[in-house]
Amino acid sequence: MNALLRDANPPLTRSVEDYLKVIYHLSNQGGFAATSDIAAMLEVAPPSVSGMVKRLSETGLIEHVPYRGVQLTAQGRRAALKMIRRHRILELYLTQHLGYDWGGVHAEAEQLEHAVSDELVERMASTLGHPLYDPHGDPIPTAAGEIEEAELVPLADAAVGLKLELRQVGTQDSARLHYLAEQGLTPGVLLTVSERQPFNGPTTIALVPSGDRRVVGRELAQLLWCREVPVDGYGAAAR
Amino acid sequence: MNALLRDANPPLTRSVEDYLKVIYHLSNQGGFAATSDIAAMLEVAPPSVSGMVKRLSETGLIEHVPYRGVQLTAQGRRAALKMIRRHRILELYLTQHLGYDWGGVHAEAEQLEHAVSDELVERMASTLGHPLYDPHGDPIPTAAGEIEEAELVPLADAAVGLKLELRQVGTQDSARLHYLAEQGLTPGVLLTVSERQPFNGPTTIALVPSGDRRVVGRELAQLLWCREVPVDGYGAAAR
DNA sequence: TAATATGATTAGGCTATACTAATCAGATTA
DNA sequence: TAATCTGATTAGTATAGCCTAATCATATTA
Repeated sequence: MNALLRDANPPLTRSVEDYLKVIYHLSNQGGFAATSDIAAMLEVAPPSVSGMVKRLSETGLIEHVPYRGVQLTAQGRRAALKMIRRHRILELYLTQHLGYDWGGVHAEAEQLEHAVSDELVERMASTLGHPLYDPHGDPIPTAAGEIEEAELVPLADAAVGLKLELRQVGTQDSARLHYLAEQGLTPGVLLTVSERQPFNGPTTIALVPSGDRRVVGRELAQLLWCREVPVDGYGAAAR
Repeated sequence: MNALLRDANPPLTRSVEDYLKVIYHLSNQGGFAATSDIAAMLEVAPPSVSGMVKRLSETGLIEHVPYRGVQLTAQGRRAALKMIRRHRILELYLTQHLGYDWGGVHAEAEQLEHAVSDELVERMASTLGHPLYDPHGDPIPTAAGEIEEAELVPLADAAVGLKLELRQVGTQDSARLHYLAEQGLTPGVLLTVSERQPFNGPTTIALVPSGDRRVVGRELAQLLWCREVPVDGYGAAAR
């Protein structure tokens, strides 16, 4: 097979796609992703990252400042968001149509996202009614590569008395996810912070509208990302 | 990562799985699969096959007789049938639940079969009601690795007057599959051969029970594998 | 400012998969 | 039987990942 006859813009490999995704997550607020953090997230040795970083910057997917870290280029960001879209649509499809649960779906989607075609992703999206959020409440990027940038606070930092909507759960850990689901703490739930203990102590919340109480330790409270809900909206009577 | 801590029975790579599948298909009747045929099916150069053959026989998945060809061992056959099961369940799921058509589904399944977990395959199988045949009429191996060995004849060789059920269509070519679907020639259809021209000429068939005629050229007639249907069964009145 | 600690990179290898060019074995034909 | 043809194998390379050990750059601390 003549190299000149092959695709001029070859598909990214599995591994490249994984690197781009973690760089996206690590450099989210316009910062740099550090080599060692990338290595830790992917569970590879730091020199493997240096090697891949060289390849990725040669192909224009990332910008590398030695000893500083890396950032995605526009092209790299597009590729990363494409994978994130695939991942989140897969998670939702598997939970809604194939009986997967909240906790178990991540690993399966992680494998599949590298194998599904664009056509299949869009068929799943349309079967799902073009959803905006995945089962963890994370926003699903559009096919064009846009993503909702929500203003969220961790429950651990939210002011007492505010009406909040739980929007995202910042972990893929199956045990934590199961526990949260048992407690009724899933994306979409409305709540208020009724009390917080000092010295990084637990947060006590009241679910809305039921008024049920939950006490959430510091660690979990930092994983629960919430959006402030305007008070004159729904549910004001229930307080 | 210490090599001793890794999985003692690592998953087969994509490529190994593909080799096993084509060896299965090429050596179907207990024969040997030739190096050059494997190379042609996988679109790789013959030396690549020689190299892979060495690795596969070292790991006990195939038996190699130099300058003769290769055969699967029991272990290799199990691995091949596992991939075939995945492929066929995927094809059926994609056609029945995601709107894929007969012709377009093969390539997608080919990619996915390497990424899906056993759990996902079994969830799809159970959503489908544990089907026995894929959309082309090919039998789906069981999870335990058994496969129906049907006694089929190509339409091109079937005797005139016999009542037949079209069971399998021996191609993945999208144009041919679409044409056959238009002609109503899909697995499950009942028919009889009403006439055959000599010198490798076309076969004329009558569909049962409608009686509609179709004229099928030699090439297609060799792809249409049929099962003889006992005459005193269903549909006898319709003749 | 000098010494040290931390984190990043280079050097040098390993494996799986592919390739081309060269050689070898077996089958066919003269 | 000898010559030839076909198809299979070996030899030698390439690439994309990964690794460990050694070195280098930056930041921190004395």
